[in-house]
This record gives sequence, C-alpha cells and structure tokens, in this order.
Amino acid sequence: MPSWTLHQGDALTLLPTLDTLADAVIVDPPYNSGGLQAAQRRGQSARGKYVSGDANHLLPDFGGDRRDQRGYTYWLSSMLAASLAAARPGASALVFTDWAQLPATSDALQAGGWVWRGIIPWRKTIARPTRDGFKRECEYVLWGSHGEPTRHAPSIYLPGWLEGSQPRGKGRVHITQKPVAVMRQLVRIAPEGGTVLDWCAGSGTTGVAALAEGRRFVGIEASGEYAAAARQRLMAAVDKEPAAA
Amino acid sequence: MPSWTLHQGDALTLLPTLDTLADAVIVDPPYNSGGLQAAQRRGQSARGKYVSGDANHLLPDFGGDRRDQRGYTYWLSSMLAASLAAARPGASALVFTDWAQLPATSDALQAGGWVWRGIIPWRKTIARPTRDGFKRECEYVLWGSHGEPTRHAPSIYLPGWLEGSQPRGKGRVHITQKPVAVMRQLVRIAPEGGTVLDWCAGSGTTGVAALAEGRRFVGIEASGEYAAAARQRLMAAVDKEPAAA
DNA sequence: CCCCACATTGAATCCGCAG
DNA sequence: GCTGCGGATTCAATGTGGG
Repeated sequence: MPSWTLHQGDALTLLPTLDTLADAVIVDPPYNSGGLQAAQRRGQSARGKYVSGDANHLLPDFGGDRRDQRGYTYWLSSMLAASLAAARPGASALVFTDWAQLPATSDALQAGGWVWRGIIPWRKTIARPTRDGFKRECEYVLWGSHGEPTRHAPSIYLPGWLEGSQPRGKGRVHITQKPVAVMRQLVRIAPEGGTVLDWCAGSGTTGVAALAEGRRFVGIEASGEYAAAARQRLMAAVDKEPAAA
Repeated sequence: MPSWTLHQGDALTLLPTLDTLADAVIVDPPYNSGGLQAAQRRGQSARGKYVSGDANHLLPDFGGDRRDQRGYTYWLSSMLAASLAAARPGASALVFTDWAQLPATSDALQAGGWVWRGIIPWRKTIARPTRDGFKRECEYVLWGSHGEPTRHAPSIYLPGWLEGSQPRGKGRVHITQKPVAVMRQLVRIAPEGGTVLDWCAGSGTTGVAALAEGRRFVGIEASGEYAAAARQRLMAAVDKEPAAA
C-alpha cells in the first residue's frame, strides 16, 4: 500500500471520492485577508500582496485568494463539511489562518460540523516590525475534532505554541510554504500509521511532515504546477525514509 | 496632578464621568468561557473554574462571570463603546481574552466602534499539558484603535507576542492576575505621560505597569476588596518610582 | 476619489569568506 | 572540513504620496 497519494484537481469534487477516511485533516487555505482593510482591497493577487517589493523572486502565484469575507467563510465551511465526511469519527482538523480571518475561520470550522478545541499560535520569527504598534508576528492554527477526539495509546502531549521561520532560498517552492518542523508537530495529532489529508497541498509540506512522522498522506492540489512540485518532494521524502519494518 | 486615580463602583456608570480622555484602554474582563460547552456549564463561579482543586488559596471570588456567550458579547460591546467615548481619537484598546472567547471579543471590539488591528498572543509558560491534544498555553490580547492610531515621536516598535508566567504565591492577589512584565509591554502603546484606563482594574496590575513605564493611570474596580488591594499596590508603586522631573 | 508605486522598520536567517 | 563572524537579504504588509 502506498504511503502517499496526491490527486490533482478540484477538492470539493475529489473529497467524496477518496477511499480512506482521514485521521487528521490539515490545511492551509488561502487566507483571503484584505477584504477588511482599504489599503489591501486592491484586487491584488496573492503574489502582489505577500511578496515584498525588493524580493523579486519568481514563485508561481496561487489562486482562490480573492473572496470577500462572507464568501470566504461560506467556501471554507463547505470545504470543512466535506472534510468531515471524509474523516473518521474522532479525527482532528487543523486549519491555518492569519489574525484577520481567525474569527471567520472558527465560524467556518464549527459550521462545517467540527467541535472547536483550541488555537495554536505559530510564531514566524521573521516578520516585519509595525510602526507605532504591535508586530504581526504570528499565524494561527485552529484545532477542531470530529466529535470526541481519538484516544492515543500511549497518550501524547502536543505543544501549544509553534516556532519556526518560513523556508527561504532554494528550498522554497510555494509563496506561503510552511516549515516542515512546524508541520511535524501538527501531524502527530493523527495516530501513528494513520492518514493525514490535505486538500490544499501546495508544495506538499504537510505530506513530507506526515511521512517523516510515520503517517500516511493523501493530498489534493488544484494547480498542476504545484502538484508536480509536491510529487517531487514526496518522492524524495520517501527515499530519505528508512523502509518500514 | 496625581499620576493615578482609582474609582470604586460600576464601570458603565462611572466611565462617562471621567474628566480625562484615555490614550489607551487596557482591560482584562472576566472571560465567561463555559457558556458553550456542557462540561463547563455547571453554574460554577469564577473561583470554581479558574482555581484548580489542590490550590486551596483564599482569593476572593469575582462577579460578572456567568453570562452566556450572547450576553457576554453584548455586555462587552457596551463596555467597549463606552470606553471609546472615554478615549482620545487615535487611542488604542487592548482586551484580554482566552481562545474560546476570541471571536466573540473581536465582534464586541468592532461593535463597540473600534478598528480591529491585531492579536498579540500571551504565552503563559506554566500551563497544564493536554492529553492527546495541543496544550492550551496561550491567552490573547486583541488590539483595536479609535480611528487611525496616534503617531508616536519617536516611533515605537512593540513586540508581536508576550511571554510571562502568572504570578504565584504571596505576590498574587487576584485569581486571574497578569504579570507586570507583560503589562509593561502593553501600556507602551500609550504615549509617554499619556493616560491608561482600566475599568476592570482588579488588583491593579495595569496601573502598576503604567506607572513603571511613565504613564498615568485611571482605574475602575467594582469590588471594594479588590479596589483596596489595588490602591495599596499603586501607592507602593509610586513610592518605588523616582519622583517625576 | 481611486489606484498604483515605493519607502519603510527590526530581527532572524542566509551566505560568503576568513581562520 | 568545520566554525565563527559580519554584511546582505528577506519578511502571508502598511502607510504615504502622486498621478
């Protein structure tokens, strides 16, 4: 049985067709921030928004980042409801968000049928300072469960705070790529040998982390370009791993 | 002119009578968590909820912690609207909350007329681990501004997250007392010599921090017992400070 | 009045070079 | 080849100002 699969296509279409129920759904959807504040509401694409002027790198853009806040909440709750149907009872959902979308994301999580169980802040360590105010240095992971969460045996105790800088330089494939070290902490919410599902796979970091921690991975990615990049990273990750006993 | 004042009484009544406009409103309202989840909805008082079984200390209980979530949001937005009227344009509001009430608190902040500007996580460092899940080790400070925030001269750059453990042992007067070190970072959002307002003064930590950072303080506290304790701490804090030039 | 270009700040991290 | 240091680079922005 392969320890990972990556589908390319529309997540809402593909989710009902998966043949394994997930033990954890871990996603990093486009945040769609900018619906609230005038300075950001310029119809910018993700690249224009997130990449600073002098950092002229050539990472491909990503779609799905132009909804307004109601649209975002509605879209995300549909996705999370579909995820619930694709997840085992007791499974967990972990959803990344920034500060501005945190309340909307918690609404979507609960509207999707998940029980909200907490927030795990992620400190990015490299962030621009804010003049005359507090630096916006953290992103947030919202934790939900499908009913009562699964008991682990032996019990595990996971951190309530994550730290790690975004990948830089050659290792970086996606604009908003998460550090593998951070993801490795998160995938442990699925039991060993369990399945982690990410329907917003991007460059496949969730999968790389899942494999490194001895979990299976099912990914969905809309963009062909990113799906290809993710497959490459996943193949490399399997080679690196010692064969299972 | 005294550098601090502490009123005892009902905040909603007293707020309109204050004779100085605040440069920063910093409050730590009772979180009212537990309105949603059955396990917590046992008619517990604040002491029963926040004080663990074996920590048998004799801190007085505090009121206002039995609203349901709608009531909490409504009450908090009224309080924050009254705070806005008591604050200078450009002033900031900083409101403490736990993870469960964060979305409701952001609603209340914005309903009260403040512009939401960010979240500052406070990492408590001493927190119980969570079995088979992520530790809940953070509380959160929501940052809002009365219109465009005041410009500081010279500019200041404040941290994006806070760390500090809750006071323990003899130094602790209030059940949910915040560390002075954490509060000192926060009061700096008011310009030097500006006025910090806290209508939920409790044991007066906000005031102690404000004085330590060279800001004036106006506090309101409903309970006579806590008001007295706060006055003692504030007097001691002034004695410790070198006299103003 | 709307829209776009650009300067900006501190800290973490990277990179290249020297020892 | 490894380590240590110093300068360069970057940051899931935001505010300002000009066209």
